[in-house]
Amino acid sequence: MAQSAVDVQRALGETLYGLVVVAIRGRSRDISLTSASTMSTLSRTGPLRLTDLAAVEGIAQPSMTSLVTGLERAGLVERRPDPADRRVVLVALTDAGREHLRTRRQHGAERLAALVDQLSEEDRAALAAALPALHRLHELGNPPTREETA
Amino acid sequence: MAQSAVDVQRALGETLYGLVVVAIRGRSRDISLTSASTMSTLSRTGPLRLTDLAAVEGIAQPSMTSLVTGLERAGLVERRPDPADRRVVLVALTDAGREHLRTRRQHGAERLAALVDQLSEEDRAALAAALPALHRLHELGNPPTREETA
DNA sequence: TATTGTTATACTCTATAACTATA
DNA sequence: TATAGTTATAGAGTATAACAATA
Repeated sequence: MAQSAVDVQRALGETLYGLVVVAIRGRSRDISLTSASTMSTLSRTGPLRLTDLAAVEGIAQPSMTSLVTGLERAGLVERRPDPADRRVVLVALTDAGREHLRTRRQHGAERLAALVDQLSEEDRAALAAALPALHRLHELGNPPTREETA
Repeated sequence: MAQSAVDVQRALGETLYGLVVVAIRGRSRDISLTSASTMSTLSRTGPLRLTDLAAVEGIAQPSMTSLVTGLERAGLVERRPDPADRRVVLVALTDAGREHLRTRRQHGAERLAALVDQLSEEDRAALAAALPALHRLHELGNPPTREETA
């Protein structure tokens, strides 16, 4: 029982890393992972400047320009002017984008759920018990965008 | 408390999906995710044919040729002939590859560990308890290579 | 003939540098 | 001058098709 916090963390890191690969391997290829993540961010935060979006997603500004152009062509996001600063482009999710995101999440969740379904009752219970902790872990790594950039 | 199994699985799927994105976003960029996964596979299974490796990693055979060429140039894997079939190339991890993998895993684990460290004692305990279940979940999605392909 | 791997070629995603418009 | 975004160009990673060597 005296498993150290460091051991737990190391093991968690390796296990989650493995799950990452599993999740990526089976993902749908309609749009890129970063595109999906970008839409997910917009869904959490509401419309964001292109520059902020690039920073949040960890890609260069020109890369975000092209990513947004692609999503815009697909009707999933839209560019809006910022009345307060005419240099700025605000990127917003469209209704179609929200719907797409919902469907995609559902598929991703279902794939993992299918795996969870193969676990023992006991394992499922342990995961259920850890769900709040996993959720908080996710929030820590994916903090809501702050408005101080304005 | 009467949360249904389906709800738990859905929530788990969504949370894990989110963690996946977090983990990918912060990853080191020295080699690609697939390269790292390939080395991880080799570390689990020992030397594999290029074709099998491509199948396990879910990429096309020519893609694996180029990936292996890159890893070989970096000294992380080596090509070996198969005495039993001269068409075959066996791909094996080098000592440098094993060391690289170890370091990379450590960094990945440390990043997540830093997040885990910010959780409450209670949350960490829940994660520790769920670790075996998470590990089995990983194994379900990432089954060891079978030898029936020979 | 079928299988294993490589080479040729093209597309997507991302990067950096140079540029335009606005503050 | 500095900032927001776009355009131009290049590199990595992957795909499919055509090829060479071996079974």
